[in-house]
Amino acid sequence: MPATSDLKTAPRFDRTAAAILDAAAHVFSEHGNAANLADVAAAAGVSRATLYRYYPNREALLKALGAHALTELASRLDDAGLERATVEEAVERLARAIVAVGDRYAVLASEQCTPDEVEAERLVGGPMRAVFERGIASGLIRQDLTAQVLLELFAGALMAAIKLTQRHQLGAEEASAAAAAVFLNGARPR
Amino acid sequence: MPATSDLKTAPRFDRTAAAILDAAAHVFSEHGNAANLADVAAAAGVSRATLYRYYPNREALLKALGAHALTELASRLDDAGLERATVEEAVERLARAIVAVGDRYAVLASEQCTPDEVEAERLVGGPMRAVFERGIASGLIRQDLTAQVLLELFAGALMAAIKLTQRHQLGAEEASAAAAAVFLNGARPR
DNA sequence: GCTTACTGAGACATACATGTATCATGCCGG
DNA sequence: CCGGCATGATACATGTATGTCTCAGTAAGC
Repeated sequence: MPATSDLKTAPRFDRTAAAILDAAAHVFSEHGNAANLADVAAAAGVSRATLYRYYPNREALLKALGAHALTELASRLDDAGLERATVEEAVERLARAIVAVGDRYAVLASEQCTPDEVEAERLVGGPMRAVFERGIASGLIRQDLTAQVLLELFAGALMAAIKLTQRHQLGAEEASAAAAAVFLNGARPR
Repeated sequence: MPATSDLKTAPRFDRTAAAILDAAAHVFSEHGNAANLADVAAAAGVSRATLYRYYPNREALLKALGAHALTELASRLDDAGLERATVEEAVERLARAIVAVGDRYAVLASEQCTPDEVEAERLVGGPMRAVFERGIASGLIRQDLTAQVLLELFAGALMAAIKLTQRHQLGAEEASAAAAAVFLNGARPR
């Protein structure tokens, strides 16, 4: 078996697989989970048959998409150095990272098609919760609400920010800044 | 044609129609837009054929559901007397009303199946925007963000609050209070 | 009791997305 | 230049949801 037949390591494989994933992110974020794979294949510029050669079924595609999004988000969060920043700064970095990624992968959040619940919790939920818990412990964040509830409300604001960027009503930078600012300080003037 | 044949005004019609709408709200909020009408019919305690007699197709059912939700929400907002309350109080009443209704009709918000975009804007968007604009004009709400952006962020927090109630992690009252409190004052302690 | 009309059960046609299989084509490396 | 291999086009089988239709049962009203 020559090396060129090793599809999964050939550079062309990566290119096509990435194109399909990219198209999937685009199409799914537009039509939601109701999008059909024919549209994804068309958007990727490949035939439907080829799509199935790379991802044997819908679930595999969604899983790969989720894994890709999770990897990218985890990488950004890792780079963000959350634990070395102040809580305020960490919240702003969280907002930037999540809006930047979510802009393309919003489907995964709105649906419950998390690739790996445990992995997502470890890579994303953990660091986020850590920031909130640090803020609560230091008295910088209100103590009348649990970290979990605060996290959910923050996530909701971030989802709204992502929607604003998808509708081109705000840039990613402005949207994430707005969400972080309102979440931290509220709607009242400082 | 005797009066009893006038299906659309018979009391039984209303009862069955309401039961179907109620079941639809329940099933759709659980399975999202992917729910099938057979499940809705079963949940309503009627046969699939009967469901189609009342709502000739899926779109009609969704439209009726949206209209019902919109009517209920508009009624609550009307009762809330938003324009006579302070901005803070108005925001809290908005949160209560929307969480109470959205608890059952969250599908409509997450999907884009608004029954009548214009009507929804007039009955809900208008009053909400009015509250934010009043707050901005009176200096009670920050001026660095437009009323539209604030509205979206608030809506995002409310969606998160609705999810919390649906997962029974918080009661409707607590969830709406939390969303309103964080939105008004932010995550920092007062 | 009888008529009327609503209902449930089920068959049925249809549309569509999914997933599989086949075959000819065309490109790329050797 | 040639052989292999990925691709595209296409047909196919399948499952599922939608919407329609018919018919018998049944409950309510006269």
